[in-house]
Parts: sequence; C-alpha cells; structure tokens
Amino acid sequence: MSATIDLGTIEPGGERTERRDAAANRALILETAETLFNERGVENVCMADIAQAAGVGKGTLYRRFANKAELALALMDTQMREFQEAMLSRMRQQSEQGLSKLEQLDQFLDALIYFVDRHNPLLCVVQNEGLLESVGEQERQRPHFWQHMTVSGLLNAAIDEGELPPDLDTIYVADALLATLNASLFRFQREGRHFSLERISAGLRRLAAGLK
Amino acid sequence: MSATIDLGTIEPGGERTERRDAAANRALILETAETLFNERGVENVCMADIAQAAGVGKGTLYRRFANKAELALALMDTQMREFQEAMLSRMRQQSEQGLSKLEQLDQFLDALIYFVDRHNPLLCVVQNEGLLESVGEQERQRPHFWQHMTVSGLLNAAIDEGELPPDLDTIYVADALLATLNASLFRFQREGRHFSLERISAGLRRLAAGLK
DNA sequence: GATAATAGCGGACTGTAGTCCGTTTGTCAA
DNA sequence: TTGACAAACGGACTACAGTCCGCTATTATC
Repeated sequence: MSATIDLGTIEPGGERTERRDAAANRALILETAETLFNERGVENVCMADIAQAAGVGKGTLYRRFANKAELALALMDTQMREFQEAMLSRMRQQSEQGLSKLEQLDQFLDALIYFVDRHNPLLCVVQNEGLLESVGEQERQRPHFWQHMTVSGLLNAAIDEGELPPDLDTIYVADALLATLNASLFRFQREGRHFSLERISAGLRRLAAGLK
Repeated sequence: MSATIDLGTIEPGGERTERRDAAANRALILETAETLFNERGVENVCMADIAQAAGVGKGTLYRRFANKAELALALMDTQMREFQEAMLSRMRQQSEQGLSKLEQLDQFLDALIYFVDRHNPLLCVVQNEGLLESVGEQERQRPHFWQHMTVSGLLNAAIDEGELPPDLDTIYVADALLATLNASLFRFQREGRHFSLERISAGLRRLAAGLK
C-alpha cells in the first residue's frame, strides 16, 4: 500500500522513486558533463558530446535533463543549496545579534555577487533558457525564485522594523535589484567593463541604500 | 576619384554603396519578415521560412542579416531612431525650460518603458543573441549602448547641477537601471506578475529617486 | 556595347537541439 | 522463479541555424 516515497533530488510530493539504472545514469551523466565542461568550457560542449562521452544514448540524456540549462542547474544544485542554507543560518544569527534588516540585505547581496561570479558560466547557460519560455515554467527559475523570496522577505521585514517606508513596492524592487545580477550583464560588466567585484557590490548596495 | 559614398542604413565611414539588386532584396526580406512575424509571431518564424517566403536563397538572407536578432533589430531600426531623436529633442527642450536633470531622467525612463513594452517580442529576440557573445561585438548592442549613453549622461549632468552626489558611480547605475528593462524580465513582469506599465514605471523611478 | 572585376545569389552541406518509438531491463506480485 | 508491465534505453529522425562555394548579375571602364 503505502509506497516508500523517495524524495530524490526534487521534493514536491508525488515523485516516484528512480530505478537503479536510471539513478546510476543520472550520476554518470552529471560526472561526465562536469568533466567535459571543465575541460572545454561550458559553451563548447554539446549535448551529443555528453551523451557519447557518458556512453549513453541521446534519448537517455534528454530523459534526465531536458536541455543544457537543466543539466547546468543540476550541476550547481548542491552548491546552491549550501549557499542558500548558509545564508539562511547567517541571517538568523544576524537577527539575533540585532543587525538591521537592511544591513542583512547588504550582506546578502554582497554574498550573492560572489556566488554569481563564481558560477557565471553555468548561470549564463541556465538563464539563456530561463524566464523566456512559457511563464508557468517554474523549475528552471528556482534560483531566481528563491533569491526573490529572500530579497523581498528582507525588504518586507525592513518595512516592519520601520527601516523602510511602508509603501515600497517590495516585489518590484526585489526584481530590480536581482536584475542587476543577470549572468550575461554581470559577465559583460566583469569582462567588458572590467568592473571589480567590489565596484559592483558597492554600486548595488548604494542602490539599495537609496530606498530608505 | 571621389566615389559617391552612400551612407545606407549604417553610417560608420568606409561603407561601399549597396548594389541595386542587393538593396531590393534587403527591402523584400524586411517586408516579408515583418509580415510573417505579424502573422505567426516572431518566435514561430525561422530563417528558412523567411528566405522561402521572400523567394530568395538562405545564403542571400544570411548575407544581409547574420541571424534573427540582426533582422529584428533592422525591423525596429526606424522606430528606434525616431524614438531616439524624439527623446533628444524633448530633453533639449526640457533643459531650456529649466527642468531638472533628474526629472528628465524620470521622463526618459518612463518613455523607455513604453517603448520596451511595445517592442517586447522583437527585443526578446535581439537580447537573446545580445551581450553574451564575444565582448567586442558592438553592433547588436547598439540599442543598449545608446540608452546607456543617455542615462549615464543625464546622471553626470545631474551631478554637475548638484542634484546628485559627485561620487556616484554613474556607469554602474546606468547599467543597473537599464538591467531592469531587460526584455525577458519585462515580459515576465508583465505576463507572469501582471504588473501594469504604471507600476513598473513608478518602481523604477522610485529606485532612481533614491540616488539623491 | 563589350569586357573584366566583383558583389551578390542559391541551395547543398554541416552541426546541434530535441523528439519518437521499437527494444531492453528492472521491479513487484504471485 | 517467473511473468507482466512500466520505466528506461538507444539511436534514427526531424527541424533549425549557419556556412560554403560554384554560378550569375551588376557596374565601372574602355
């Protein structure tokens, strides 16, 4: 009766447990992709290459990952969760220490900048496929979604604390602040404009500071 | 000796004048593309369709427009120039009337929002191909480039007028404000979040207002 | 007008994304 | 075990982007 529901990598209820060979292939594909990406750079590896290097058919590859963006997202998954949890625990701690919500926002944005920088190539791939598609598609937006929750949450909390005026459009502002960290723009700022991380961080925090 | 250099659609010096058949084809392709885009929607038309409908070979099509983004850009070209000139003349006029630089910035951003909304489908195509490529590629960035010039120019002018603090990183801020108008994000805000143009405009201007 | 030089043309060709479907394999119940 | 059945597999196939190159048309010159 009660099937042992294994949560796998995706938590929403109702997921069936993955067959053993499928799980093995998923791991194999991820390893292979990571290796190839490191060897040749993300943009110089195509899906067929990955399938061949992993010794599986293209059908198998696409059954697991609908495209390169999903694959890239899966590769970042662990580090994203770690980052996410680190931020949450840090913010909890900071709240206890009485740090203001706006200062917490500052630090969150700063940390996010370093994260975006480190993972820029993968993020470029992820975002290329991103928001564009049918609006309902939430899977690939997961990173943005979480980031948006965090930023708008901090903004709302700041309003509650009287640090920001209550009429602020926090949903919009969160969008705007995060738009700044779009991977392609970020790359252009880093490589084309030769901005340092410090400059980007200072600029963004300045923008946030203007809200009060 | 002195060849009559026809400026064509692109002005940088050293351009040869286009052969008559080539010019005819360019016009034919643009017309055809516009029709197809209107009939089926930009994203449901591929380059081969356009070539076929125009009755030219793919080679011919690609000789004129390296990809759909360039084609889309060319289709917006006229309206973009008009918008650009309208803005410039309006700003000149506003300066004479003593309107502050920050108010001019507000109005520019507001107008830009309506422009981005009207041309969203084409802009999505243009930006998809955009910034990503080799950083040097300036042709396709033309819209961004011009917008960035305008915004950072206004910010610098505002500093000169004492409306903004002189230590403001105007280059960065211009990037940040414009990042907000990224076509994909914009579309998401409009269709996914159901934001009105007024809401977006108010939010963005609020952000700009915080700079002082 | 004839001719040479060259820009322009067309469509076959290559490479990649992503789908489809007949075959194989793992899992669960008897 | 074994058999049934769903899940997973592989690779041929379709669709689209973009390139290449031999042929054609235009234009400048005489």
